[in-house]
Amino acid sequence: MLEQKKYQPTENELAILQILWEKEQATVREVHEVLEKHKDTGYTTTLKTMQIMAEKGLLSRDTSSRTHIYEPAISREKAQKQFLGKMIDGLFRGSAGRLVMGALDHEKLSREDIREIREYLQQFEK
Amino acid sequence: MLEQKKYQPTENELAILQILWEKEQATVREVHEVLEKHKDTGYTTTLKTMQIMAEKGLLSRDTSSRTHIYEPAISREKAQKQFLGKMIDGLFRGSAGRLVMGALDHEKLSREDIREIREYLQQFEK
DNA sequence: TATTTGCTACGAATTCTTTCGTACTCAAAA
DNA sequence: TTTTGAGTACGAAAGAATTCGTAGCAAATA
Repeated sequence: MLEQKKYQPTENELAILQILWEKEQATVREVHEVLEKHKDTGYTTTLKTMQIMAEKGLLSRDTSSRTHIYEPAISREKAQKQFLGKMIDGLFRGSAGRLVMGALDHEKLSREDIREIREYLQQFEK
Repeated sequence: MLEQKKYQPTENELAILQILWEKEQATVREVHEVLEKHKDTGYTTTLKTMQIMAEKGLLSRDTSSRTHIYEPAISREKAQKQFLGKMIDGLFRGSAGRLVMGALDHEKLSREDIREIREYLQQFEK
């Protein structure tokens, strides 16, 4: 079973993955159009980045037609898990609980979130 | 009020901050000794990295004696907050709740953690 | 005093990411 | 058929992070 080198997406790459997770699949042009709303960057920059991401195995692409179609090669869930693991190890001294509580304190947590979380916690009740 | 350029610590820098948060303060030698247990790296590499971190404002140092003493210039809490914010924006589509639930699913979450979290949640009860 | 030891400083090489100019190709429009 | 438009490929430059060799300095030791 071929184990492939694990590449952590960089900040920029994450932004691109973001868009592709949303759209499921897209052309460079489509990705770029979303991207440039927030960031002043050239088309070929986006293109090159996506090509490199494909090399790294972060994206896969269909090159059968002239306009290549890209899609994410790693799931959002997997990326989330990687980042969570890294944060837990690195920043929260190995305690996922501390991370959760840190997140609970986070300003961006709404009342609605809290309700959902409490509900979600039910499933861990013995 | 002087606002200072915000530097996100890199992976390596985080490892060093890690050690300094733990020890409160330390010399390069001390940091390096911890570091090299997990990573094969030279002393001057650690030194240089810490010097650069001091330039960036991630560490502060006392150079009054021959052996410089370093300490973190940003709190663990602040670093945590930055990373959480970034993850929430970037990976969890703006929902802190989703992050929490992602973390709840995380393998590294113990039964003990769950209990603590539930307790912690109390404080958000209306 | 002379030597060794343990620091810091500095510069250069390397690697990774990001950026973009330019060339090339194909297909549709003129 | 010729031109133009929309793609991809590629190479190179610029930046940032990482690494380490070497020099220089001061203090402890022989």
